[in-house]
Amino acid sequence: MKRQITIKDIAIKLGMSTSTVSRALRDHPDISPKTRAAVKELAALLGYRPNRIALNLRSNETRTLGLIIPEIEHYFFSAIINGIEEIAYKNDYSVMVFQSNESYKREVNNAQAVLTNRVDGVLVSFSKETKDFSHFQKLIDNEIPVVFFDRVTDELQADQVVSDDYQGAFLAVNHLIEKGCKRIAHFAAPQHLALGKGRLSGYHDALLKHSIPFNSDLIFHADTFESSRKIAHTILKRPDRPDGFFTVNDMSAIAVIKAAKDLNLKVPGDVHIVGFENSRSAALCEPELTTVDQFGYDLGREACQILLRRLKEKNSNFKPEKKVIRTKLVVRASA
Amino acid sequence: MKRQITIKDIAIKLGMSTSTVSRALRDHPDISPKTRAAVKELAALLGYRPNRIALNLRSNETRTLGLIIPEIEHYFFSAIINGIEEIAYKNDYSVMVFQSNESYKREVNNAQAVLTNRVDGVLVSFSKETKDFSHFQKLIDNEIPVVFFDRVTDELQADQVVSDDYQGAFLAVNHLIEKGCKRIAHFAAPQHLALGKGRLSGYHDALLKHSIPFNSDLIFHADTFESSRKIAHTILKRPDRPDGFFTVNDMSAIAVIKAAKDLNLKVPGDVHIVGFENSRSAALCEPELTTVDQFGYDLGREACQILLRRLKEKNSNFKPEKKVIRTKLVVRASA
DNA sequence: ATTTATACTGCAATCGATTGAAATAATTAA
DNA sequence: TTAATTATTTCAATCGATTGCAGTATAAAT
Repeated sequence: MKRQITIKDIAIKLGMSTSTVSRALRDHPDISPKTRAAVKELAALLGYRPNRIALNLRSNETRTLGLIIPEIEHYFFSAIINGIEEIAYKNDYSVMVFQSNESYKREVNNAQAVLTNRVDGVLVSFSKETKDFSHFQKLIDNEIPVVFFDRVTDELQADQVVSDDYQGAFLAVNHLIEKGCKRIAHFAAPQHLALGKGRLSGYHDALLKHSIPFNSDLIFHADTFESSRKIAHTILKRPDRPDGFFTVNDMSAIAVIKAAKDLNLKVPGDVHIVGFENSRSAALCEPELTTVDQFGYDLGREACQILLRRLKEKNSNFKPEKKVIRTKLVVRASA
Repeated sequence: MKRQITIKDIAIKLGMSTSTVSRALRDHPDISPKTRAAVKELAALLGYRPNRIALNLRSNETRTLGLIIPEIEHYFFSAIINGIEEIAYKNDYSVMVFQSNESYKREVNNAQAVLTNRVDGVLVSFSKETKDFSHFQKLIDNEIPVVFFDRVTDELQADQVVSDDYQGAFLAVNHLIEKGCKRIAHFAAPQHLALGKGRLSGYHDALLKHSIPFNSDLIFHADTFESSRKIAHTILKRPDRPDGFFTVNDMSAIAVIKAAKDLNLKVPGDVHIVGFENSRSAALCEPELTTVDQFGYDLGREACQILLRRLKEKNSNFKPEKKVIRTKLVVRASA
């Protein structure tokens, strides 16, 4: 392993001390222009690059952010990572990515890893399994700023960045009603997630506004393609099948479209469907999906900006901030 | 900022030296069982965690891998990241992600960042703009192992992991021919990318096998949704329109499907289409897309495994390795 | 009682860079 | 010419952990 050029190498070659070299490189006023020039020239010649690790040790900073996320392959999350990386890049931070694969156990390991790696701050969207947050509390106890996004909790003193779940759901269901739907099913996320509750509540209130009674028989737990397709298949066969679907994400919505087609039901003739996310696939499926845009990229940017702000302030009177990202109904063909 | 517990804290509290504490913690035989137990107990009590940065400095290792990738949002790349993270996680490595956004300039910065962060090894898929590789050569000069994947070059002495582009393309075009296509268009990637060349060449040879003359008028540069849709629109209106399409990725293929539908052409009745990637969207569009599975997840795993192997060996007689990941034709409805 | 092992533990250097304080060199004033 | 300033540079400690070597204490052997 070839050794990297160090400040010491330069010092020896120039017959001076390491302190002088260090100061010359960072333009300290005490150093004479002649010395400064000589040092810089040799440094450039040798391709000297300061050893970040040594700097990290001294400053107790790494200029690195940790990112703990359920699964990278999901479009929404990859859009968020994109936004986060963008802001980090512009501010000369690096991002370490850890995926929990929706596993609580692995997430605990991730939190551990983030600690050992001594990142300056952490961005988290926790797994569906997570109901205990002590692994994140440990981060906070170590005074590492944590920002939660999308999957958030009020149990911890930490910033949150979320989509406007209530409003998005309200828009979606309102749209379905205006399209004439009377029996609207909701494919919901687990209710221990705030986003699950928020979207259900938006669904509920949109019905209320139009004086449609809320019927809990129309609420299903289905947030994956497979589970949604299966459930949709079942309930679309019933005589009292729903005429509208509002699903918690686009994959579920597209699964419903598939199920409807399997049963020779017309979308949007017989069944109207609205998703949530506005993933790439929403514009590719047939019919194209009406969905609520969550602006994942912007959400990622915002979360990262809040985290960087926290890193800067360092003051103790900490007041958690909750940022809600607007949503927008994107009307396409499915409803 | 609360200070982390250090070995020194434990040493002082126990009235012993830091060396003893250090040795006790790592079960050095010189330390008496009594001392060892006392140290470990207090360490656990205080929640001591070794400072990775100090360790890094001493060992000149970071147990961190750098990943430079064009765009995270692209399904294929996110699948690869997934695979990479999986292997890294299992081997107790962390992954720093940098995206080039298909920009050469940014990629040069990324290479710089990877160097300053002193990662132990780097995984790279370079941007479409990149024709000069000196920024990667600099990594190699610094004896940082580099593994290229998907977008690779022979100009550098580095390992490569790629899809079997030739074979995948051959399978795809062969399939189109067997479905009766006579005029098969190819939407190709830039030809300075090896994958662009490989797929074109597979296309070419499949035609050859069936004695269909190669016609360069049927080759188009189109590797994004937008450009593909536009070009497909134009050529599908011609009287001598192609009856088959083989595109360099799924987005292009789906764009062709959309264009065909816009013109009231039946897929696969009038136009047969085969993509390359097997993204999530391929199974969601209508008709579902026949495509070549690139096994991005496996590709990522393989790339990471090769890199970790390199990190272990450290020997100097370096022979670049080229790993080709099999592909598989996934036949669905579009062809 | 003295020598000789053996069992523990501590000292100090190291990794690479920074920085307050001390030292030296250069310049100016008296 | 000498003292007082000012300009430059070096010394040494620091960040947290590891480790070769030296040192001390205890026990066993002579």
